[in-house]
Amino acid sequence: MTAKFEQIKKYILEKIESGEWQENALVPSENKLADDFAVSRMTARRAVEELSQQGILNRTKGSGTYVASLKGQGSMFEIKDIADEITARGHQHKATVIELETIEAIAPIAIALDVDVDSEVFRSVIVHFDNNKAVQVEERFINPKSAPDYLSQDFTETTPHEYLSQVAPLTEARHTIEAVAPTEQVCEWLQLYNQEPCLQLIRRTSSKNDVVCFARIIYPGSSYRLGGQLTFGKH
Amino acid sequence: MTAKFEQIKKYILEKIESGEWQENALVPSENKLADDFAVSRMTARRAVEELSQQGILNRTKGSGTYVASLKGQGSMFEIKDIADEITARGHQHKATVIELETIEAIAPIAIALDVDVDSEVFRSVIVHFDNNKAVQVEERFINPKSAPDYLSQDFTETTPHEYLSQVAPLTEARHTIEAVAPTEQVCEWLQLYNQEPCLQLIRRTSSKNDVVCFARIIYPGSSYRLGGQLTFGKH
DNA sequence: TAGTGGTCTAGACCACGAA
DNA sequence: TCGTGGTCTAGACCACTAC
Repeated sequence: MTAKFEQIKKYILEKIESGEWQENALVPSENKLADDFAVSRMTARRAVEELSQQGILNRTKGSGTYVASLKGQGSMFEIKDIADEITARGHQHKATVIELETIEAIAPIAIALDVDVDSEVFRSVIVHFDNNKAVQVEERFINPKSAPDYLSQDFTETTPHEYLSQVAPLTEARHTIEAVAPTEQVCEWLQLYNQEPCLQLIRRTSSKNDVVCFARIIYPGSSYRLGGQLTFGKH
Repeated sequence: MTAKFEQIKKYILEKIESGEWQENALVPSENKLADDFAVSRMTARRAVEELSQQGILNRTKGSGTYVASLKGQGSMFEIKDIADEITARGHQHKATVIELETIEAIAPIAIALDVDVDSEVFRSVIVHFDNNKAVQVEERFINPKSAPDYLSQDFTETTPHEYLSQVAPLTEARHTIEAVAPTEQVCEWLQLYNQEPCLQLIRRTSSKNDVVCFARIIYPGSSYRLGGQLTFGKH
């Protein structure tokens, strides 16, 4: 039994993903949604409000609620699934698996994953496409202890993020972001013909006390932005 | 007249900032807060819920609400002062003011600042040095309404961030991060001799309902990283 | 003026945690 | 068992927008 406001959120997201509600489309008012779903206005409101705070909808007092423009804006706070992000934009997602193997951890990988040097860890390299345009390459090193069946997954159907969320619910991540020049290999993976700058995101995720994954995620600078809304902490 | 739930949020944040409520401290229950502030439980709940979604509080059903660990509010969330960051590393900070002027807002600037096109806004360009190495150039466009005395500040002594925090306490920011190739002007400002990729951060900050500042902040990719710790949302 | 979102109330039932 | 957070209701008043 999912909550009613979750059902309404799902309904709205499906409309957006299917393309039925395009960018700037008018979303039904709170009262309309409350009627349609036979819930109180407060419940309908919660669904719309949460999507608004996630940046998926824009609301204007006195006017209405509209579908926000989602062009290439990845969320910085919530770790979203790349496939979800692309389909939420109404685009088609495709993934190709470049590597999926077992390797012996060299020192920096072993340290990052908190395992012994030369012990076996899993490695995957996957390229993600948005409407057949390469928008991300992710190289992951996986702690086998946390995800023993990693190698037998079909990552053209399920993203690593989705799979890992199931087997090892993620609780924490450390990130660094920097601008880098793409290596030759990255150019090949992302089908870059000019050496445009890329955004490199290093992510180390933990579940409880175990390090699950150490990932290097590269976006071509021209086609991708990370964005989000932050509120200020104290000082 | 600020909303009641905002007052409760402010109360809780002050308790945490002052150190009265440390990490893992138990926050009053929704019912207690509702009583204390003479509001309904739904209103008290909203305050606690929003802080929880910002990662400042953790909630456990049946148990209570607790102050989250503050380490997580890494530099990507909390907008830190560049001078503080550099001195915290034990290095010496220096700033040079390249531009400090009044300009007429062209359309994109006017829209970003929510002012009329061709109205006067302030502009500053400042380069920050870490031990005499240029590590950041920040170009800011300021809404004069929010910071009328901006032009008379000495930004070699005080950073714009520090000044703006005083005159217009920041409440919210929208960011995008992308990798870009530096323009010729940026190369000159940052003393870059090769065209290394740069991290460009676009930041739009608001105080209450006014847009205060629209900033473009550029870091040379080789010398700077943005980092932070994130916790995962649901999905 | 009619409709919208923003805020708020005073109740309610439930599942869960701790004692 | 009692208090907690999670969800939900059926109203209400206001400020704002669009017509």
